[in-house]
Amino acid sequence: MPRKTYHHGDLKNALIQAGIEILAEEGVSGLSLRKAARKAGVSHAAPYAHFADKQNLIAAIASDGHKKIFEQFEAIRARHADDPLRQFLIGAWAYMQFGLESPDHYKITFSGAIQDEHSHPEFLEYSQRNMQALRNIIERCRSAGVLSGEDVNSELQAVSIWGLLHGLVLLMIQGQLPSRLMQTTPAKDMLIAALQQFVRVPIHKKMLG
Amino acid sequence: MPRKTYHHGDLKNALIQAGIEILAEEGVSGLSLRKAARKAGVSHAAPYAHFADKQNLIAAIASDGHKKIFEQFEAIRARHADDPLRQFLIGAWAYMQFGLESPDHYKITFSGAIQDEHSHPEFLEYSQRNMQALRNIIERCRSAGVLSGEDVNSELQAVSIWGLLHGLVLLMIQGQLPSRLMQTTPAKDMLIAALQQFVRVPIHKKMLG
DNA sequence: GCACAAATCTTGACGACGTCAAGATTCTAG
DNA sequence: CTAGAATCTTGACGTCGTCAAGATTTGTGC
Repeated sequence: MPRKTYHHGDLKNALIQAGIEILAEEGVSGLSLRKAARKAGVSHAAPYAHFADKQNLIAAIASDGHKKIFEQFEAIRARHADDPLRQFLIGAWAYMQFGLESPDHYKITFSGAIQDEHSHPEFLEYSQRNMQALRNIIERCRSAGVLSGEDVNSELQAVSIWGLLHGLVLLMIQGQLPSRLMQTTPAKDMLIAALQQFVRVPIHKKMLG
Repeated sequence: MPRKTYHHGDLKNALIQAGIEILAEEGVSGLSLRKAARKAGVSHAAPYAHFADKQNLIAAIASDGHKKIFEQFEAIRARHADDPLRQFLIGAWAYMQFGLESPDHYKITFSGAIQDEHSHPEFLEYSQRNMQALRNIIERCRSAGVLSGEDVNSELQAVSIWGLLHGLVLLMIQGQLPSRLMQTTPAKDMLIAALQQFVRVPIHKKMLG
């Protein structure tokens, strides 16, 4: 359906949305500027008015991923303001769910599709905001005395936890875990087993929301 | 330099090696069948005598990565046959070092460049062999009583540890950790902080070999 | 209200890529 | 020695990222 106006009106966002849809339909390798342009109903070179190159579209899509996670973190923080452990557990589960539900959007957001993060300040800012949110939660958990390993530097502990979450999500969405395990063990149980290593209190399934 | 014989002689391996070099020089996004062919001194379609498509070359390169890791695991197991904790710590460090020294070879091996692992049996076998090696080490560590979290299922613990290692390596080689942290903290220290969460005994730097 | 600059979009081109088909060359089994 | 298999080359096709030139629309200063 050709559009009526010569100008699209909101092409930049349309391209980002088209890109996200392509990721869901065809995965990271199926994402191309030309396909996003087609989906938005414009010619193949139109995106260059809004994105200097493909990397910049990817950075915008990745920033959107970070933003979605951050919004969840904020909502969780508000809903469980007085319970840092719940913030931690439910936040971790929300993070994992984003990966499981939108695997390729997750990959493009967190797994190095951006060559030089330093040249995409918007992405960098969103990324740091999430890192800071995680650190805050962990700091509060430590104060509450619910984390084990309190002898290690708290920033290093945050990195460890993020690494664990990130690695686990990637192994899952890429089908790299033994298939028998994937069929018998719900993701939530794997997450609990992993997080239990960092949490002094026993974690029940209900605690993940 | 054109070669003397019409037949290359060992093109399959030459393409794999060329691919690994390209990964080191230009990264994952610079890897192409045509470039590997050029590097091996053959025409652009010659690779198709040995690899059905690009995915199959990638799978071969990834298998090589798995093999390199596995050989290290075997050597470490032999050298510290009576000390499972050392096997675990030194093995983990070797794994991380492969990632740090050959980041793009690591990525292609462990980070989902292969679309459908099920259709590359060679890769699958190497991959499972490494997973099994990790499980064996962890099992022996548990028997020796040096791991914490012995209440969780041992396979889930193995997955957690692999996830932690994998995630940490990826965050490092993709520069996703806070830059201040990366400059001040050696990789070995980050690894120790992470592994300490799983190990009852205090880990000293020397224990990583 | 109008000329003109800026923003946006189209068309057309280029080289690189993955892949296939047809044919040339070499190896190997019988 | 010969026929077929394996290997390699050449040439083609469609897709892609990107750039340049030009068309269309929007916005701004007067």
